[in-house]
Amino acid sequence: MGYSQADKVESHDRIVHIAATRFRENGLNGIGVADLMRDAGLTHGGFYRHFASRDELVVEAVERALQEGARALDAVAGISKTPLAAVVDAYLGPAHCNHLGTSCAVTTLASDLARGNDRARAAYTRQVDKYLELLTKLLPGVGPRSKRKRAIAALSTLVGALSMARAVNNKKLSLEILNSAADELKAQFG
Amino acid sequence: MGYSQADKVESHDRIVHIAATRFRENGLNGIGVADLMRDAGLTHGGFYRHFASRDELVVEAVERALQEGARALDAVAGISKTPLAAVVDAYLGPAHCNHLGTSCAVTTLASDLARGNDRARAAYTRQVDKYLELLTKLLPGVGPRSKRKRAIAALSTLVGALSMARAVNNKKLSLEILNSAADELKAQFG
DNA sequence: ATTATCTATAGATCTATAGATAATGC
DNA sequence: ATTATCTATAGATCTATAGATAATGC
Repeated sequence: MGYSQADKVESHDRIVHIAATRFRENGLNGIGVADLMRDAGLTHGGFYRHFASRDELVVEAVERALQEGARALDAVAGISKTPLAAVVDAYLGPAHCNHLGTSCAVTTLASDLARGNDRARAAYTRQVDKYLELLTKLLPGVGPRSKRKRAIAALSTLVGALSMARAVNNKKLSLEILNSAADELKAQFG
Repeated sequence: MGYSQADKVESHDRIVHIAATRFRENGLNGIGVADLMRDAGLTHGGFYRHFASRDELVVEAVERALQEGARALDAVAGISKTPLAAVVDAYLGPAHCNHLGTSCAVTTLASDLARGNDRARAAYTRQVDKYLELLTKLLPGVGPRSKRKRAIAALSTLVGALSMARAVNNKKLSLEILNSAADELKAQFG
């Protein structure tokens, strides 16, 4: 175990990555500093040499979580000949529904951020804007304003369907929500 | 201050009502037993004569919160000649967006319940089913299966738009999300 | 000499319980 | 006598800090 400044950068990065995962799994208040540090292979006492406070980590981890989700979705859109359908199927697929830790934070952290600190919410806002730009490009429509409206409605449908599919206590209904929302979106815009 | 059994029923009810409000405002883990009891005008020591554990209160309060939201939405649909538009406008109106404490728990508590206990999730599931029945009645469509799919997509749009509008840190974007989603839904089904 | 990390702990907060108090209800 | 509520506190957990330890880097 080393103690160099290079190691510190790596440790910092590892803490943020773990936090980005665990915050999505357990919620922003669902895991403490000590458990996060243990997951990162460190002890909790070292935490405050990396972050001024727990809230500072929240900001960095939310930014990281949002970036990871965006990169995944860009990749899905990039490799497909029918990018809109690919995005819809990926977003509403059972893998994305069940793997909270790597999932899109626009859905997974929405209600935590509605009650969260301003800097984390600002990162969320930037990410929503990016998704709307991506969807506006992909969607058919008669003009830019109509396309933007459709992009907002489509993103809302994705986020809402995933939220409910996860909260519902009935696997059949959960799948029905995911599949019905996906079918409707693809029928509207396919 | 009385100590009768009638008072106990009233106290129990008041605790559940306060919890249903505060859980929506602060999240299921965002307020403790002592603060809830203080809000109900009691001291925290008496809590465990009403509930076996904090989780028991969570179950009752989630049920209450879901019921309150459903009753409000039924009322909105009942008094309007264009019930679908009325439901959409109420759900995506700024009042509903800003008043977390009295808002629809299908959106407000979704991510808490995805990580929550089974009984609370079962109550959530029943409420989603009720909303889908209501929307299926209100929506146009060629057959029952098509109507059900549209109902799921429409409810998803409502839930997702409200989630994002609350999490976003930009009032203008927040209103744009609410209004665009409402316009699209009404255009599709008006 | 500096510093990344660790050990230990202070202080706050949270759930839950024990025992006292002050009403109700037979 | 029973019980709804209150006072007080135990025990767990969480954020944050103080000081020690063991590396790096000039």
